[in-house]
Amino acid sequence: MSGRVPAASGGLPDKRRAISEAARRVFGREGYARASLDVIADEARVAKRTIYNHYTDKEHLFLSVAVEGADAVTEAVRVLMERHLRKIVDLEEDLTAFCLDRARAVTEFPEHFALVRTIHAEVTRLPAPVLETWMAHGPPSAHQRLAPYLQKIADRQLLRFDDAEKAANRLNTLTMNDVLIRSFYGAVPLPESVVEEIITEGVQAFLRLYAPLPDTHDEQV
Amino acid sequence: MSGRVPAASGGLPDKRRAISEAARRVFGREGYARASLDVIADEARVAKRTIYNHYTDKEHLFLSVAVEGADAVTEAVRVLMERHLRKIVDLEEDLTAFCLDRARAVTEFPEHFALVRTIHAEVTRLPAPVLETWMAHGPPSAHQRLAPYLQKIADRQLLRFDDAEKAANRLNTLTMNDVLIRSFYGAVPLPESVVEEIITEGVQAFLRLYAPLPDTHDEQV
DNA sequence: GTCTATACCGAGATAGAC
DNA sequence: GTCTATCTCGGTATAGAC
Repeated sequence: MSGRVPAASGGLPDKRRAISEAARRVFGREGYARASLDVIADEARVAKRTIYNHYTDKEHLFLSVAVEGADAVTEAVRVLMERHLRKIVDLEEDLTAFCLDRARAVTEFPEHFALVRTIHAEVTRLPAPVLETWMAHGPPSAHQRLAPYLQKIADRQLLRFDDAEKAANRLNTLTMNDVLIRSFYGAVPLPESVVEEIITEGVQAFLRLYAPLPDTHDEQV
Repeated sequence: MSGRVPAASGGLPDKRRAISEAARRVFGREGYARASLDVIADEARVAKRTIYNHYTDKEHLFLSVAVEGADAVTEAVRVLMERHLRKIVDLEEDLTAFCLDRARAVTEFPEHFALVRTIHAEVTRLPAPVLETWMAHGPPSAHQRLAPYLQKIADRQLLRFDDAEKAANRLNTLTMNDVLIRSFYGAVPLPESVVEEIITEGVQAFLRLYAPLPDTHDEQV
């Protein structure tokens, strides 16, 4: 049983949000085992009792925060895809801008990626359904959502591939994943210039692999 | 300071090894904060006091085990590189075999990668010099050591690139890193068939990017 | 002198009672 | 919101045994 919302009438969801945000910060900063509910209550400016009022125990609190975080990042990525990949004017430029924004999130939202690292650390101890939920809501699903955009681009002959999902995974691999691994998922932030280099060169490699005309002027469409 | 070897008399420090191995298992299984010295002592079949005889405290024990593990994996990778990349007979075959062996290590040495995940979880809390030590001894250094092999292959006109280190990173990105990320660093092992698919296709992509003559009449920039 | 075994201390944690 | 019961952990101390 998950945390219950206190009351539909006058119950303030403010407290719940405060707890959720504080929990995300503390879990990300300290890791699961080290994080104490006292500190979370303190940072949320809430009595510890109130936490137990909304979440049954520490584990439920963590899992709830984890799924919320996954949803948030998935939504953020969706917005980025809409902004950069819906209308393509210059494929290389648009892909680069998209991947760059996506990669910059690693350094711009350190508390979120700290939570992601904490989740990774707990993956083997997570209940199976929760893990599946996280994988369905989190980064892996964000990866999948890229495929339709690439497919549309391919429909306009700007890219060529057999399998849109594999192409999407390739793009992620060549850009985002490289940033993630080299920065230890944001734990050791990379200089902006390095991120730019990784992304631009990654996109170039992606286009060499998947652009219909590898080299010269792309005058089609 | 670090743990000291008990006696120089020549007797094998079996106790120390037992502690080290048990610590690696427990730290990998439980994470740093959850791992208790009582359990480590128990699994090592050693009195808890003996641990403090070899290592000053929990933190030193963890760091020592981490560096040992990093060295072990670096050495294992070095052996793989010597086996597969010293003499090239068929570039695609040899690269594929190398990357496959490398990737299989993820599923074949689960306890080691569990420790790697624990290290990742602690990265932000690690003292800077220790982090640098781990990066110098661990996977990042293994990546770097790939570059000279690729350079030799390029010297024989089997590959073409400007920067051997970047090419090495590309190969890692297209193969190993993909496996690592999708398996959560081994926490959720991938089926062997999936690993094979990732590796073979990754190597193919690498060769499309860096082989002087792809397969057909194609001229590169 | 090292290892074993056990008991012990203080700090800090969860969870719940008041 | 405070207060407390109970637990676990890191680390130490104190025994004796090889």
